[in-house]
Amino acid sequence: MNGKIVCVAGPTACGKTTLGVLLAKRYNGEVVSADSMQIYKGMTIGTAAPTEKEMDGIPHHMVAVADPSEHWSAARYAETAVPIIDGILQRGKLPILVGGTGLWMDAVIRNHGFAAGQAGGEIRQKLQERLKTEGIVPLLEELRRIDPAAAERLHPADEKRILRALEVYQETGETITAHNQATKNQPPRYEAIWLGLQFADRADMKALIDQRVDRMVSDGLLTEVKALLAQGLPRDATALQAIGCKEFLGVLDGTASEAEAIAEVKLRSRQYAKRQLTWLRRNPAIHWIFWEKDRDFARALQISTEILSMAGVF
RNA sequence: GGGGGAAUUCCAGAGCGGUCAAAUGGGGCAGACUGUAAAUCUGUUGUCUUCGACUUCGGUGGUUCGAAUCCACCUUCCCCCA
Repeated sequence: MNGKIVCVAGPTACGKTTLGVLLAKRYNGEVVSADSMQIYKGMTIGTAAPTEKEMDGIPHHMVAVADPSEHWSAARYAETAVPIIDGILQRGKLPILVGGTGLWMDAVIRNHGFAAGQAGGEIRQKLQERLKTEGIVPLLEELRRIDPAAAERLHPADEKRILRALEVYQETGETITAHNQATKNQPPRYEAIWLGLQFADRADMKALIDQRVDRMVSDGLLTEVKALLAQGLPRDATALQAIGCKEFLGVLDGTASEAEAIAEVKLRSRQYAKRQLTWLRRNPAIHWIFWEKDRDFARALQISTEILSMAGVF
């Protein structure tokens, strides 16, 4: 535990970016983004990444720093973000971790650490091959032999995690259950003060998401997606999985109309927001700030200030 | 004006006399989540306090031991011929 850090969490379109900047100004801070898609370059519109204007002079890290052809995992993110956060602390400033990707935030704060092995790795590819030819059953049986606890815990349909569990064992000789156990009680890396933004009424969140998607489109989402493709990105690039991107790919292919794509983006965004909420809700450390009809940032800043001063941040 | 078809639980859409509160998909809601996490996976979804009970399949009335399923009429929608 080597320093205080403020975390601003919440579902998409709830105003994390704005509050993050307000806090940074108020507390002499710098923003570190924890967003699995805003990290890529050339996706400003589709990911609603902070613009130059929105940043308002506040340094932002980990936004638009990666080439869209790269693949960034939670582990890689943490490896990169931690030194940056430490640097901010060393300069005597307040790091403000702002992001929509809960796992990435936790990876930084909780210091869990990930076991070796990764998507695209040799072992993983072999396992993927086996899944294709043998099906999941023998793989699950194999896992049951080496790590019965994991086999029990994982749903048979959860192929991704079954493969990963096998991978961790083959890669490290240690079961993923043992690894998780060992990392679970590790002390957190920072003393985090968690702020969560959320709408009191889901309907208001939906309305704002819809509005934001419409704005993305009028701001040129289609052009942005075209530009990404023009770079010769592989169709399975992680960056292209971004909501907004993948639906508009269909428009370019001619398999969907623009109206259909827009409706789809709105729907997927809404569902995404719900998953974010599910992830966040189990974090008891979060101080939730609820929006009524409109987002009242003056009030949110006021509440945040009270929470932070109680936590010893001045 | 004539002929034909359809109306099913939030939506789409199966069901075509009992095993139907009604397949399946979507959506909603809830959950999981330790190197793809804007990803992936799971549960649940008529009402009631459970076994169970009760009200549902456009409306009304019939046939039948028994109907979402058969009949009659009505209403609405769609298609074809005028």
